[in-house]
Amino acid sequence: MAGQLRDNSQYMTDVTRKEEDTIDFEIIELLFFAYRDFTGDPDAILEKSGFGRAHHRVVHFVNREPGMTVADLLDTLKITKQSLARVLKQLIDSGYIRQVTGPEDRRQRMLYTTKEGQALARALAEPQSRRIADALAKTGPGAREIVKRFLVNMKNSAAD
Amino acid sequence: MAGQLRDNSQYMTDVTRKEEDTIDFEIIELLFFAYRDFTGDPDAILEKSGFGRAHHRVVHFVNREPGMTVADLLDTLKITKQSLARVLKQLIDSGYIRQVTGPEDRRQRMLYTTKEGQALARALAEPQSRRIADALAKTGPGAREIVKRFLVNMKNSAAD
DNA sequence: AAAGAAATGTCAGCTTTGTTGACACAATTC
DNA sequence: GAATTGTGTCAACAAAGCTGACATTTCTTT
Repeated sequence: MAGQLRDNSQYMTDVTRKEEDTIDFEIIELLFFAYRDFTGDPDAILEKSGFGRAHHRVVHFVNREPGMTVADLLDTLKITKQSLARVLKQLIDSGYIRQVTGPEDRRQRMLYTTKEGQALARALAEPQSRRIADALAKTGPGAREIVKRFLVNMKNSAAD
Repeated sequence: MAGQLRDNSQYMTDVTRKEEDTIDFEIIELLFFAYRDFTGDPDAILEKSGFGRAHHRVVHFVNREPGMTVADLLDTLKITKQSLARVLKQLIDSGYIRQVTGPEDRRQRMLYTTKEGQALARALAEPQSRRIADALAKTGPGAREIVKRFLVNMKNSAAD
């Protein structure tokens, strides 16, 4: 029962019972547990390479959108450039990401994964992808489309 | 287009295309964006009370399972007791959570939210719950059951 | 051409939230 | 009585976020 919640209905006060009617605690918690375990998947690999979850996100998105600029990345991750600079520099120095001066706008730095970066991104994504595939298979046919639409609806719309 | 990804198919190398076949990058990213924006909802309230997301999680789970012990909470959150001690102490000192010596095992500390704690937990959960309800409504009838099963399947099973 | 704005990099310092290791104390169990 | 368990606490450290300030290069606007 580690990491789960017990049935606690016998403890419920009237206030709690009323909240239960209007607030979707169940999905809120399931999201927490699902995401916690989902992000835990790549930890073993990250530890070996000496990187953290911040590095994971950077390698992932640069690998997914080759040629994206620093500004693009900041916008995707929603962190400050000082925060990004730290992990990005480490990834460049370690040879997982390289920068190319923008061909039109020479102020920009287009980001690309190296061969090593691609391998790392793939290795990190693999256990997560397997977890998703297993979960979708267990949930039943048609689950992927529903889940995908739900997740799209959960995130903020384009005009952030 | 802030925080989103462009169509980058024209940049794809053969390696990337092969990965696309076997790795579910799409759901991986949607989970990231959905969870990022979902956890951003309570930020305004947290800033006002001077608490962080760690406090949020503690108040939430204690409110959901009144009488849970410190060990239960550690098991749920999967953090160390030293890390928990910091935020728990602040929540107790601020009057949002109170401790009661265990009736059977007097070493245990049963945790309860105060009236203020319940109000805080509810206020924090409200925008998240609204986001979920809206997303489910847009996704269509029957979405809740599918999403719920998917999330249950995504988390690690009971024997962590 | 000069002035301004934009994209990026960097320095310095701070905060939150996680970690390890060590130790203390009271209460329970063997 | 000894060992174990549940909890608290001290100290130090690490990851990853933040703000503010300032420099450089390059583009855009006037």
